[in-house]
Amino acid sequence: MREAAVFKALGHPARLQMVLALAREEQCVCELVELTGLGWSTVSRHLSVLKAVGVVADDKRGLQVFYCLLLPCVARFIACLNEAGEGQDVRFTLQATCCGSE
Amino acid sequence: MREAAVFKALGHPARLQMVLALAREEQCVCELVELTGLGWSTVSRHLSVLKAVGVVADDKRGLQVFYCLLLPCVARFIACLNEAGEGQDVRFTLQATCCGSE
DNA sequence: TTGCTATTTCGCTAGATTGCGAAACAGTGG
DNA sequence: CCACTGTTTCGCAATCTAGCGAAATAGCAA
Repeated sequence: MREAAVFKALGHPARLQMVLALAREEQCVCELVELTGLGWSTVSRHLSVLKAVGVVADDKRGLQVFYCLLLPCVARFIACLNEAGEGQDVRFTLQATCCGSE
Repeated sequence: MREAAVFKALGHPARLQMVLALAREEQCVCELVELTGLGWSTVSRHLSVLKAVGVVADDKRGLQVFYCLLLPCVARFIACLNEAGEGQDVRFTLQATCCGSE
């Protein structure tokens, strides 16, 4: 189930932080190391996880490697997610039958 | 980071499968047990994970407990994700600077 | 070639997650 | 009250994950 793998890849604070930075603009590994405060090897592994599921792509230029986001809908989904989080008591009704009042 | 926790919760095949079923209509635990083929205790734990991050809500009616989806954007995000998956070579350009040609 | 910088891969340990079955709990009916 | 059904919580073993530092790799420059 590829979809679950994508969610799983995004389901780590450091990886999500990197993805959000990439949603603004591409970043080289060194910038992501600084952003997250993690070690090089750790950041590199996180990036390989994101790359394996097709969330990011890499682009080597000279000594540096730049990563960019392949999945622009991530930012949109997070926005939706936060809206849902604010209206705590809101009950979305996808179907008329979805959980009655509480 | 709440967003990462939501992704993490969705990042398990069985949980995502349940969420997709809930996107169609509410389900009682017994239906989800049958759907996933997992044990009752396991399904119950998965549901509590989803509930803890606000992805689903539960509704007790008599002996049964029905779960429903609180996050309708999940289905939309997955659709976007699959579109991205089909066009393998597509490079989305959020910013003009995002990874040049390869 | 040698050396230097940027990045990845490897090997490890600590901690989290998943699955199960047993037991506990809750609501209904006799 | 007791029994019964649906669900959750608990405790355990197996597996997976995250972090690190050391070592390997890649590209550039002298």
